[in-house]
Amino acid sequence: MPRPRSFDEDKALDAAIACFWDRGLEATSVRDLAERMGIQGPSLYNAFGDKRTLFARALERYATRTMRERIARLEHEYDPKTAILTFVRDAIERSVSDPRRRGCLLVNSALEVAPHDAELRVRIAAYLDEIAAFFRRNITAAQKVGTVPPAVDGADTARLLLGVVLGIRVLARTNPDRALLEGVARPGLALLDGRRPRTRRGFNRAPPQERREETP
Amino acid sequence: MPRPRSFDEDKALDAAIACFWDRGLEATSVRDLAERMGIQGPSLYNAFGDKRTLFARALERYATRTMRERIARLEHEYDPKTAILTFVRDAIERSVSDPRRRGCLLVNSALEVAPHDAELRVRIAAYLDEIAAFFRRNITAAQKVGTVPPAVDGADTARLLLGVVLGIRVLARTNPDRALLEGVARPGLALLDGRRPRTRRGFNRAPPQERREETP
DNA sequence: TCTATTTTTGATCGATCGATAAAAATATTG
DNA sequence: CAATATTTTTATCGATCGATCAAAAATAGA
Repeated sequence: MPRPRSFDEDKALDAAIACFWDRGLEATSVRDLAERMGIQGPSLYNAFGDKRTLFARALERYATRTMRERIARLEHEYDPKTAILTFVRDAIERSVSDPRRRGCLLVNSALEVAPHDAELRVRIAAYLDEIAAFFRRNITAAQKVGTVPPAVDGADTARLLLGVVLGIRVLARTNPDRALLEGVARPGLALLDGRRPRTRRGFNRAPPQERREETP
Repeated sequence: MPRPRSFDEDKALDAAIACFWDRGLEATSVRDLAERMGIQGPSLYNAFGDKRTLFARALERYATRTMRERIARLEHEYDPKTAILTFVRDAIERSVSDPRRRGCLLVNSALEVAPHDAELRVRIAAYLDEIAAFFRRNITAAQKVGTVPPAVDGADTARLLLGVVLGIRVLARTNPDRALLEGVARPGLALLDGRRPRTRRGFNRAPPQERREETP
């Protein structure tokens, strides 16, 4: 008997993601959101609660679409070591190819909202931990198939790679220069070879992967 | 003939730093600032221009007091390699010992204001570059005195260490867990030994250094 | 077609935002 | 003391903030 929704909830969430990705939580007004979502203010509140709840929903959707689905795709398409390399190179490609310097919404949120919102902080920490777990899991798998030496410390190297990706995403918003970002990544990725990373080898481009502009 | 200032400009700037460090640029109101600076709103505008200009002044003071003076102190007190190690360990100590999770104002600002403010972005990028230059300079110096193997790529390792510190500062606001932060740093610092970083050695605490609570 | 239920619309709430005008206060200089 | 220059104070500006209310509109089942 009820009147049905006149808008698509997922598309509205994607519009909200675009807003929050561009300007963060505080700097995005409910009016900005409503306009880009193609609805009126009260419809937003009716469908999503308040601004913070909408933000949490948008963040969750972003995590699934941008991080989890990509991780699943990498682990399906590539061997473990290549999956790690491609993930990091992808972060670089996304960073240098975005003239708006949006960086990563998860990292942006880690800095803007995590310290002042206990519930969101736990969720954001869990998102970042999924990235670390991806590294950890694939290092172990790569050691099993022999592409990463068994002497490499999996736990610490996974943490280092998380730090490298976070650092790249900070620079993505400040100084997204390819030479800089590849310089950050190269010694970290060289750890997976177990060599002493002395000679500076070429930084192989990631294989071309479909890129969308607006969707995370 | 003019009536003199009734407040100390540096102390007012320190109060402004405390505000911006806690909540960022957007979330800090002029009324918050005026109250913590011990002045009235119009006095703030009279002395510092507008909020953004005050922010730029606060950021510059923070950079000098928190980064440049520390770098100078480290390079004066320690040998080059120890200076690097202590800088990174310091970032960890500051991160795990701050229950308010303030992180680093430069990194926070890199994410909040850099993408939307060209002038501040250039300044923030320059601040971060000073950190990279510190790493670069001391790697070279350490290689000269033989504490870092000559085979280590100085340019890339400096960039990696910048990325590691930035990553640590992101986690400082989200999940400042000592084991995690030390895990991020350990393989990065091990690169300075030129060894294959396999065995997980103990993470030596930084020597106790005076800590101030409110002042950067 | 009528009724029940929900969504959408248009208007607006009090609070707070950054910033300022005008006047009072305080110092130095002549 | 009087003139001048600056700061501080008090009050407030218009704009925008997140959020809400009442009423109209729309759709399903009875």
